[in-house]
Amino acid sequence: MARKIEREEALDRALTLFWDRGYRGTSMDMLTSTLGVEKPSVYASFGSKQKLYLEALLQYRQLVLDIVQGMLDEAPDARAGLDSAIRKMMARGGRTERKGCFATNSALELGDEDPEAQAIVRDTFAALTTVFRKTIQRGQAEGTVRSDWSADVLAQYLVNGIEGARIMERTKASNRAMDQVAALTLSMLDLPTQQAARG
Amino acid sequence: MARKIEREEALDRALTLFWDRGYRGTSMDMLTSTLGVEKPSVYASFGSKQKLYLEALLQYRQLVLDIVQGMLDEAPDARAGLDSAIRKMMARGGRTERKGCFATNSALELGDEDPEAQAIVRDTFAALTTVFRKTIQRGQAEGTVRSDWSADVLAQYLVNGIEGARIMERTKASNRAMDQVAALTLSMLDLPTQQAARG
DNA sequence: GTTTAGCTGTACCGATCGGTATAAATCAGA
DNA sequence: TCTGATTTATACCGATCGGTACAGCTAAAC
Repeated sequence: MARKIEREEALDRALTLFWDRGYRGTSMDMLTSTLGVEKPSVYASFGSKQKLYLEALLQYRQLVLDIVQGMLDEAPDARAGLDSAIRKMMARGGRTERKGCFATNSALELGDEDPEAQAIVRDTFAALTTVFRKTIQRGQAEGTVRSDWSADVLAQYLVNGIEGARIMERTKASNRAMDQVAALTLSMLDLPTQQAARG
Repeated sequence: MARKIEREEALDRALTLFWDRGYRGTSMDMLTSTLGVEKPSVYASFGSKQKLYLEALLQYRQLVLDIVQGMLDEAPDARAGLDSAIRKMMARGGRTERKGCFATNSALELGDEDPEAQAIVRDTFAALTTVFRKTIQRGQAEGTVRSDWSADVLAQYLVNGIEGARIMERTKASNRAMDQVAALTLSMLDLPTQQAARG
């Protein structure tokens, strides 16, 4: 556990475990057997179960932001990037088949009981919203995204839809239905060629 | 604890506690002090902590369906009913200021570990979707809801948006932003007076 | 007043929780 | 090969978990 590479590996495994089973649902015994090291080493490296959890949460934040940013960057234009990013996150749940969104799970399980965790979660959502907002602004400048709603609200709307989809994913909603919901959500970005007045 | 009225009262208080703190976050000691009775009485009335939780989950299911059905019924037409129901659920979180959606919390906390709870959650979402679907079908017949997407998909989309909003509620998203997201979500039902072709 | 049936509350059960003291083992340097 | 320092693993800590045995109290029956 001394070398840094092993620490990274252990952190990644801890993230997977916390992601699947939650904070309270993951015991130190599970962690040690999954990490392949004994408890004293874990405590020497991470300090406590809670600190390990917070580190995993930060790791997740970075992971999600990197993935989304990557999908947005490699698309030919802003709108195509939004399409692929949203479709992937809503219909497939990120890139792996893990359970829901770790930040969401954390927010729901710990609530107000762990202010540090809640701060990281809130920051994760804020950063995600910011990434989308900037891309939406590009799309609005390109003319591929509607401009009659602010990029702020549209970005919040997208994050809202993603988080809802992550919930439905855990309740085993059908994939076909979720694909269509994703398409519907994305169509919200369409230009209002001639839209009825909204109340 | 013998009379039925006391059982109902205790069940309601248990629901509140589980709702706030989750299954694992609620100990039997908390339950007994909140319910005002001692442990043997709780076990005599409900059997176990898990059974009490399942009963609370069923109670919640009934509560939500009654509230939504009520809002839909007392509106002048289908579209107005959908507007008020969605707006209330997305912007205010039901009727009280409790934390998130109990069914969602349950799905995320317990996951696959409690099949019975998961079945109730899935059934709750299915019932909610059905209520919306029927109302959307009425709206489509009335001509107040778009008909180029199936009522099935639109209903699933609404539930998706509601659940997302319940998450954002727990991460302390701003109320103004959530109001606008709700308005945006509702505008999805608008008639496509002249909509651009969707890919 | 005495007895008896039923309920309430206390006190306790084994298991498991997160965390740590301590002993065994490993390995570098000479 | 011997020594000494650091990492490893075992064994244990008090606290708390869900659940229950049992004693003590209440109250109706006679």
